This record gives sequence, structure tokens and C-alpha cells, in this order.
Amino acid sequence: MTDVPDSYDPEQVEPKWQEEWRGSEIYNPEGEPDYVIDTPPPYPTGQLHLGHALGWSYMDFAARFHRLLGEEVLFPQGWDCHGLPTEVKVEEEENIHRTDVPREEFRDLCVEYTERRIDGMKETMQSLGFSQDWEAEYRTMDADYWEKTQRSFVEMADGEDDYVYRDEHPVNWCPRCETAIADAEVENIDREGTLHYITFPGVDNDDIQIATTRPELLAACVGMAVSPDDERYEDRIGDTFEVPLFGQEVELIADDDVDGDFGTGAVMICTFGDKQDVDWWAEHDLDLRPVFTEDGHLNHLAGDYEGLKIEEAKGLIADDLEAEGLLEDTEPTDQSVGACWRCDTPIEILSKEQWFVEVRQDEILEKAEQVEWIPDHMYDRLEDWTEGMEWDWVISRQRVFATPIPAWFCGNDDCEYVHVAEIGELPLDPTETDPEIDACPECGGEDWEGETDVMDTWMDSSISPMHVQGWPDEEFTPTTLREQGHDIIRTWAFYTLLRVTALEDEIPWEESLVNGMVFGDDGHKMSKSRGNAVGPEEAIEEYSADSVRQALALGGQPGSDIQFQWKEVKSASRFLTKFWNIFQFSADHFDEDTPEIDAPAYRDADKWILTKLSRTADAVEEDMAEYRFDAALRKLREFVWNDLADDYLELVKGRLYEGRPGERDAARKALYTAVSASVRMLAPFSPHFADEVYHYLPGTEGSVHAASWPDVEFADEEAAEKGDLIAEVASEIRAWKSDEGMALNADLDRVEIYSEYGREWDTYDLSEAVNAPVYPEAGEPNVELVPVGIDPDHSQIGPQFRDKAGQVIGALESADLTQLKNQKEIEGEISLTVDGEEVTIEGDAVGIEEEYRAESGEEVEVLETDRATVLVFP
RNA sequence: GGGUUUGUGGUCUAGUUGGUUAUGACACCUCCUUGACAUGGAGGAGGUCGGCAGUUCAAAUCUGCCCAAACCCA
Repeated sequence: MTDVPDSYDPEQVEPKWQEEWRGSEIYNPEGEPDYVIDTPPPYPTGQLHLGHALGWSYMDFAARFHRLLGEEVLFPQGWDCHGLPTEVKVEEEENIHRTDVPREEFRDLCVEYTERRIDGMKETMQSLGFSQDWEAEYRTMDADYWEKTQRSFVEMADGEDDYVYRDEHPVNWCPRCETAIADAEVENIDREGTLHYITFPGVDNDDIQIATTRPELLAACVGMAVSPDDERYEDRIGDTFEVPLFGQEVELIADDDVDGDFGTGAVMICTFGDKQDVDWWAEHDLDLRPVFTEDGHLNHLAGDYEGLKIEEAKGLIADDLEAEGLLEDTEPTDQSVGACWRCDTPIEILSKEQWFVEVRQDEILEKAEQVEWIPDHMYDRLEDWTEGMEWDWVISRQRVFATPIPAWFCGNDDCEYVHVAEIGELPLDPTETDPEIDACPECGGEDWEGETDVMDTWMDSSISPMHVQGWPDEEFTPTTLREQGHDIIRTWAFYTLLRVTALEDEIPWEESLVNGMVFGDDGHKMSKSRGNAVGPEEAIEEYSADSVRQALALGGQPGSDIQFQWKEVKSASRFLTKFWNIFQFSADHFDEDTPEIDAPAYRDADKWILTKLSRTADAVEEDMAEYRFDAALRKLREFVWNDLADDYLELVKGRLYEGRPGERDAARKALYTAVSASVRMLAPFSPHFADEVYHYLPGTEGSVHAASWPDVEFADEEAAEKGDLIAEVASEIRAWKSDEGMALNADLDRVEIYSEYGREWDTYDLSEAVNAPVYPEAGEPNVELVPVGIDPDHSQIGPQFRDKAGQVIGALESADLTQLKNQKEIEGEISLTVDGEEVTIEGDAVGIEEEYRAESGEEVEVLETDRATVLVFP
């Protein structure tokens, strides 16, 4: 084989194979798949970042590995299209407000925009060599997908279980996005606020002071509260006070949840400042005085302040309190405020009529426990989040670009009937279509008003495993794997568990593999302002996709955060070069018949490398099956570099160049087996490189990704031991030559090797490797033997002597070495006096370290390895 | 404030049920063009395994406390 290029050029090779794969069907499963990935449908931001690259690499490693095992793998790719950020971008780009154009037109603009974004991300995915089945691509904005979302809604609304309901209830509200949002979409941000000490004049009693960071909520004040244990207010429970500036009268109540140490120990209760207010309001049956509008202004209940923005009102009201002499003091305070995770605007809590999905914690957790979480502590996160859920999931959004809620309201103002569509009517947009039923079953009215609210996008993505499994046409069976970042456990994983449990009473996936975050080279979160952000494209261009993938695999074990390091990418690229050179050298000795070499006369070195290969393949397979990609790749690299290249290749060079046909064939066959197996094991990590090598390898047909996992059952323990001896001696002599300043191929007069294998081993390859005649010898070399120390076996001496073990070791160390040696050799045990007592130690438990010393003046060098004593005659 | 996770040579990282000399990579120093590879080879220096206490004959590993960081939650 001489047509193998001298060097490996990923810039040319990678695009070539990507093109090849695109035109083939190797990533499309045939028939019923065995291994199904519920790929996270990313939000089409247009940019695939390294965090995505990590998650997708994990999935691709798993997909390719399972294909090599002969499984039919379904690795689809979806896109979670709907959502606010796109609406905002489109508004910016078109310079319009979404209400400026008809809903349908605005939706079309969003679709068009999303398509462009998807294309960009797809390109990066392909340049990273991911092996999705693009025939199974889906987009949640397509009608055939959101038909499923609507169907799932209808089933959950109509089913006996009745998960979906409509109600007025306080919800998180983003005043900028002007929509309700779910708990999962609220993020807490820490900031410094101002604590206002405000006097509430007493009605027929003394004044009281409260502390609040939100004076703009005075208009919404419906009560005051103190801790029941607070002695300062012991006699004042039930007293009435007047709300400053606004005049409504409120009562002081006692509640355990008041923190008496904060501010003055008295707080005002408003509708609503936070969730705590909601609790108090519900528990003490207080009035509802909502003062905020949906777009973040004050309404008529705020009197003169009507129309002001919330932030403006805060300042003005504080000023006016000051003017009235009711603002006692202000001080800075650290506060944590809920904010919209999409735009960081502080959220408000408004009481609104919305659609909800009931959260049934127990049944979600029951299913979550049946999922295998990798790493398993990720289950705890889900459990914590689930148990901490206080409110049901609000699924309606006051937006446009999302799945329409298939429901209508009776057009008769006096009738409150709400009609949910039948499954047969779907997909539909209720703002454009009337229901199939004619008359309202309650009032007989025939006019219908379509629901303009749309669904939370998590309603789309939380049925992804069902979509992937062909629901509703096919009966649902759990997918095999869900891979995702730990940041979306509380959202996507949670909602998916909720939905699949509700709809199918099944787990969505058997295994949930969680990836960590990817940090920059400096160990910090990647950010543009920090200047440590790296995109996949940049890294590919610098070193190759195959190297980036290896660097991601080796960054740490799945689940832990990893640091993106250029040096790892670089060392991966060096490994590929090394592997290429090994292959190139090997290929020189291969021909078309090499794979067919039958009954080769393997020598010890061959049996040794095959045994090592077999062990490596087993270990790597085990790691891959457990998603320990880091360990798998590390073991593979060590085998290829240390065992195959450094040791085996050096040993068999002589045989390959000058051996007799039979001897040569054995080496060629063993080498072929090792290279062929290694390249297949590398295929999940570096698929382009692997295909390139595989394609040049004789006896192969088609892609390495359609090949099978190496099945090298070779176990010759004795040959493995002898091979270790050979490799060890070769390496020791190489090191010695290096130390002596000799050329590594310098010839030697002869080498004698004394080992437990005596004369019963194969010296041919070693002799070639060290360039000297090699004489295996039994017995002891004829040189002076000097004991230099002891090597106690703590695992024997420890348990035997317990608390005396330290003294025993001490006695051994100070004993006369020659005497110890004699005792051990003659009696098989060692007797010592320890602390005035006679103790006896098994001979096995004490190793005697000895060194051979050449007689002075003799032309011989004595080298010691673990398994042998080597006499080198230069 | 609560929870989860992490802390190993300059940097990143491995270490399965406690057991001799703690893994590898990168960087660093010295030497070497030998018939795959100088993107290579051989050798070397560099660690109180975050700290303190405890359990044990024996702790990177188990327990407790403390410190630091990341994430999640309040």
C-alpha cells in the first residue's frame, strides 16, 4: 500500500467526509430503532456555542458507539422555534410592533426569521461532524408539530384526569414582554435597593412604622403584619391604620412568616409585591387592590399617580411621603428581585385569568425516580425543584409566535362557557376558525370568540420524546436517552416528565445524561466582555472538528463543568498526527491479503499486543456504555500511543522489514488487527479521521460508521506477561542508551536476561529492537547481589499486627538486611523481637530489595526492571 | 440563609470497594535527526491530595467542623 498520503490534512478531509455522509444513509435507522435519543431541540438563536457542542458531542459519541454495537440508532434533530426572543428580534428588524400587522403576517415574519437562524446552526452542527438523522428533523413551529402540541393540550384538558384548567390566579408577569410567565422563567437577581421607613398613622391609636423597598405599592396596600412573637406589637394586633397618601384603612394582623428582625418588624401587605403577599392575601382573606397595569404603569387606583411607570412612581411617592413627614428614614439594602429570564426586567405579580396545568408533584417524582440520572445526583436537583413548586404551571402567554390554544369563549357576554376543540379539528387557530359545534351547550349562543392567548413554548418542547417516538400514530414507548445541560433540569426535564406522565403514564426516557457548563480558557464563564468566548467554528478552523470533539470529551467526566482549553485541542490534534503516522507506517506493510492472513504464527510480542488490545477494547466499551467518554478516550489514547506505537511497533520493525514470510505475516496480521480495532474505537470521537483511515485500510468496505465494534477476543496471559517483560526490557535498554549518550540503534555485544521465565520466551523481536543478541537465562546472574532495603506488604502486616504494625515495620527497617534475607530464604519466615516480644512474619509479607553490582572492572552494565535483571555487554 | 457539587505539582485532569513509590496531558529543563512520526523519542525537576480534628495498624479515599469556588433555590 503506497497510496496513503504522507500527512493528514483535516481541512481537506473533514469537509469531504461531511459531504459524503450527507449523501448516504448511514445515519438513518432501519426499521424499529433500538437506541433512541430525545435530542434537545435548541432555540434557534443562530449561534451554536461550545455548550451546545459539548452536549451534542456526548450524544454523537453515544449514537456512533451504539451504531458500532450493531444497534439501530435514532438521533433526530428538532428546533424549539416559538418564543418571545424571536418576536422581539423581528420587531427590531422590521421596525414594527407586533400589533401593527395582522397576527398571521407577524407569524410568517417570525417563521422566516427562524428558518434563517436554523440554517446557521445546522451548518455548525455539520461541521462538527454530528450524525443526526436529518430525515427525522422537526420544527415545533410547523403545523404537523403544533397539531401534536394542541392534541396534547386537548387530551390533558378533556381527559378523565383533567390537568388543564382556566382560572383567575396571581401569576408572574413580565411588564416589558406583557405576558404571564411560569416560575421556571423567573430568575432572581441580586441588587441594592432602598429600604423606606414609612409611618402609617393610627386610626384611634398610635402610629406604626413599617419598612419597605417598594413605596410605589402603597396604593395596593391591603394589610399590615407583624410576627405573633414580637413583643413590640403584642397589644396592637387588630388595630387599624391609614395608608399614607392613599387613605385606605388597613388592619394589623399577626403571621408567623413575618421576619421580626427585618426593618421595624412590621410589613405592609400589598396585592402583590411578591409571593409572600399572595400567601398572606389568600390566608387572611384580604381585599384585592391591583394597581399595576400589564405594561408596568400605575392605574386609576393610584389616584394622582395614575399613568406613571413603576420606577417613576417609586421616586415620586417617596418624595411626597417625605414632604408629608411620613418618611422616617431610608437606607440601602441588599435585595433579591424576580426578573424575566428573557429580558431581565423585574417581574410583577398580577392576578389574571389564565390557563394552567396542574402540577402533581408525587406522580412526577415517582416517574423521575425510575429514570437513570447520570450523574445520579442530578435527580436531587429535579426533586428539590419539584418539591418546591408552589404554583401550578401557567401555560397561557399573551403573545403571537407560539402554538395557539385551541379554545373559544361563548360570545354571549352573560355566558362563561369555554369550549376546547375536539382532536379531529386540529390543527387550528381559534382566532381564524370557529368550532365545529354549533351552539353553546350552556346558553345556546352561536357566536364564538377565539382564544388569542397562545401556549408557553415548553408546551411544545415537553412532548419531544413523544414526537420522536411517532406519537400519536404509534404507541409510546420511552426513549433511551435524554441529554441536556443541568441548567434546564427545572424547565425542560421537569415539564417533559410532567407531560409524558400525564399523557402516557410512562417515563419519557430511560437515561438522563446531564452535561456541565463549558467555561473559557481562564476558568470563567464565557462572555464577550471578558474576551474568553470561543466559538466552535474558530476552534475547528484552528485545529479541526475531530480535535475539538476529543478536547470536549477529555474536559472532564460527563456532568462536571469543563474548561475549554486550547492545549487540549492541540494535544488531540497531535494525537491524530501520531495515529496517522502509525497508520502510514503500518499501511506500508499491508497489502490486500493482510486481513485474510490465516493461522498466523504469532510470537510473544504479537500475542502480547493482541491481549492488550482485547483488554483495551473491553474497557473502552464498558466506559462508553456508561457514558464515561473521558475515561474511554484516555484508555484508547494510551493504548495507541504507549503500547502500540512506542512499544509494539518498535519491537516488530525488524520482523516487518527483514523477517521470514511467516514471521512477517504474524506481525502484519497483529498490527492490522490493532490498527483496525483502534480506528473503530476512535470513530465515535473523531469520525472524519476514522473514516479517512478506514477507507485506506485494506479489506474494508464502506464507512467506518457502518462497521462494528472490535471483537478481539484474545487472551494469552502468559504471552502477555512475557510481552510485558520484552517491552520493559526494550524500554529499559533504550533509556540506558539514552543516558549513555548512545544512539538508540547502536549495536551491543550481547544482552543477558535473568527472569522467572528462564529460557522459555521469545527473544527475536527484542533482539531486533535493542540491536543485540539476546540470551534469556535462568537462575541468578553471576554478579554480586546486595540487599539494599525491605519492601513490606502492608496489606498483610497491617491486619496481622494491628496496632503493632508500625513497630513491626520499624523493626524490619532497622534489622540487618542480610540476616532478614537468610531467614526468609531458609525458614520461609522472619522472626523479630518487637517491644520485648518475639513475633513471626510470613516470608511472603516482606520483600527484600536487592541490587546487582557488577564486579569492578568488568565490562558489563546491570539493569533492573520489575520482571528481570538485565546484563548488558556493550 | 438552605441545598447540590467541586477543591490533587505552574495549568487542566484520573484515582473503582481505605493498602507500598498518587495518573496522564500541557508548560518547563537536559539530551537525541535511529529505516512512521522533531506535531517525534529518551531522561529530569516540580505535589503538606483546600485547612483542622477524628475513625483506623493504614486516609487523596471514610466521618465531623472550617475555608474557598460554581450552580440551583429562598
